[in-house]
Amino acid sequence: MRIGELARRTGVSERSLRYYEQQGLLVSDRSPGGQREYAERAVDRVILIQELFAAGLHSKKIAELLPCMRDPDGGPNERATPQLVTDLTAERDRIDRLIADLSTSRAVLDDVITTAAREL
Amino acid sequence: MRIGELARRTGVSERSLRYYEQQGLLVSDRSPGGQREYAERAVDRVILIQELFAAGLHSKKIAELLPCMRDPDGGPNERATPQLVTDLTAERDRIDRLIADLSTSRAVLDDVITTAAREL
DNA sequence: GTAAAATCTGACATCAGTGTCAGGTTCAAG
DNA sequence: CTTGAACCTGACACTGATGTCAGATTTTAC
Repeated sequence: MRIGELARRTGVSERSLRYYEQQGLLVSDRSPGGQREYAERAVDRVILIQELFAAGLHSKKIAELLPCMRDPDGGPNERATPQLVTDLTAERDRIDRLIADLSTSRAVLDDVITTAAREL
Repeated sequence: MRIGELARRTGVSERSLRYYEQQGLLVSDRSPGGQREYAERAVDRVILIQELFAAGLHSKKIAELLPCMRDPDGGPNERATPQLVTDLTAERDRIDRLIADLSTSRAVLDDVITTAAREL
């Protein structure tokens, strides 16, 4: 599929898809004329990238992480370096703390919302 | 307490504390010489502000939200406007989706970490 | 072949919280 | 009074993913 369809199917802008490629997060074949052609699995890949971005990882870290993921269809995957494992562990801990913070904030918001609803 | 102590006790930079005040999130008395003097409760307030920032709320929204919180010591609190309730509900939903995304990302990281550990 | 739609590259703008620096003032201790 | 630490305001820089625009090229439909 071409970039427009991938953008539509993932909800990610074409601009961002090109940026992902530039950062080494996403690969594409090129048509004879130079236009990007994506495999079907690019959809899941883009969604995953978005989730990792949402989790606060930077593109460089994602670029290191992706090749080390277990591939469901058994593609050749790289081995995570000790440094990467250290980094990812720190990220995981940060995410755990973030989830805790988010739960607190959610409760605060919920309380204000509920209180306001009660006062109607 | 003065700004240095508040910064130390909350882990938030003095720069940020002044910024919070400028955005109407934090109040302070001033010494005769013009230096900020904070009440004890400022500590909790700052921590809460940080959590709300971490949850992705912008300062303007936090400034509207804070006066509508239920005050544990029964201070006079404002009533949330219908518009604010709508906004906060959207934020709450966004936070819920974010937590779900974070859990996915956490699992991905954990898988890479665990796989790497198994391969040692 | 021609027109319209889609894509290309490259460049610049944006957001909002935070870092940092400069130059001046206030506070606390000797 | 003096000295050094703490604080003040104001200004500028940064980050990094994304928006947006311009001008050129490719693809698709008729």
